[in-house]
Amino acid sequence: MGLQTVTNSAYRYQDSHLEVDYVRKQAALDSHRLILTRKEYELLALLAENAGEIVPRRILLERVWGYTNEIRTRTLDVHVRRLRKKLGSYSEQYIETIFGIGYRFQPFRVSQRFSSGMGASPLAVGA
Amino acid sequence: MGLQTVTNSAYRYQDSHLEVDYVRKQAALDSHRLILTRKEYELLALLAENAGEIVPRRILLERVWGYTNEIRTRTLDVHVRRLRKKLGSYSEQYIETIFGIGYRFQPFRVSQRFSSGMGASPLAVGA
DNA sequence: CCTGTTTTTACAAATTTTTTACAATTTGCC
DNA sequence: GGCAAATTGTAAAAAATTTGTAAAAACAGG
Repeated sequence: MGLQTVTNSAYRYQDSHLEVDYVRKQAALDSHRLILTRKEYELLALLAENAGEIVPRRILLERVWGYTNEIRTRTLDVHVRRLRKKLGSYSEQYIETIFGIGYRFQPFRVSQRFSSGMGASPLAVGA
Repeated sequence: MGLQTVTNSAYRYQDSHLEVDYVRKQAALDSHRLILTRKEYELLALLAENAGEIVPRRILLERVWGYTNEIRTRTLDVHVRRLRKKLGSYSEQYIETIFGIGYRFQPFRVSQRFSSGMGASPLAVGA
């Protein structure tokens, strides 16, 4: 059924609070420009491009840092922390930790109780 | 550029209540996401991939835990228990104990017949 | 050099996994 | 059926792993 092409033709991510402009490489929170460092922006952009999807640590380390091999470093966590800080009160909503795997960016207001992209066919509502 | 998110029916198990996405490594019960730890997911995935088939303990311990030799451990049972708990009221239906051999995952509401030999491919119920 | 950014360090906290120690169940055999 | 041996179920504790955090050190570009 649903083979879906990822939104790499999109020039930006946008929801009711956050906007990420992949062309200008800028982000804005509630219409205010977010001052992000380069790495912070790249991290946010990669996560937002894959909104709703888990992005494994090794992918993040590969794409943002260029670390090919598994390197023991805490720099990803540190950057996630600073990014969350700049996302303020929405941070917990936006950047989810998937223990043992990586992180997942969730668009605002999407309930986590329901899978945001799993089922091609909605089946069996309730038991 | 996004991550690969092709979703084929070959890459998932699905019945009227449970869905296991082998690509995203996620599962959902009645359309809401199951929060599984890595080992719990791997165990469920391996069982579901062999739906209707008995999977011996030693195979589970080998494939999920990497235990090659026969090791005396209760960790498999503990994981099965936690997985059953998360499957809620369907757990007894889904994960069957085959005494002295292993476990068998059964698709929902499929009456217990002798599956003819090689039916290792996951079959969706209904539709 | 400055200055802002990034990485490392060194723990703390959180989460998952395994072990332990029994309880309960199943099976084979008489 | 009744018993013993083997197997599985379970709760709780211990161990291992992973992530969070603050602060300092290293780095890079003007």
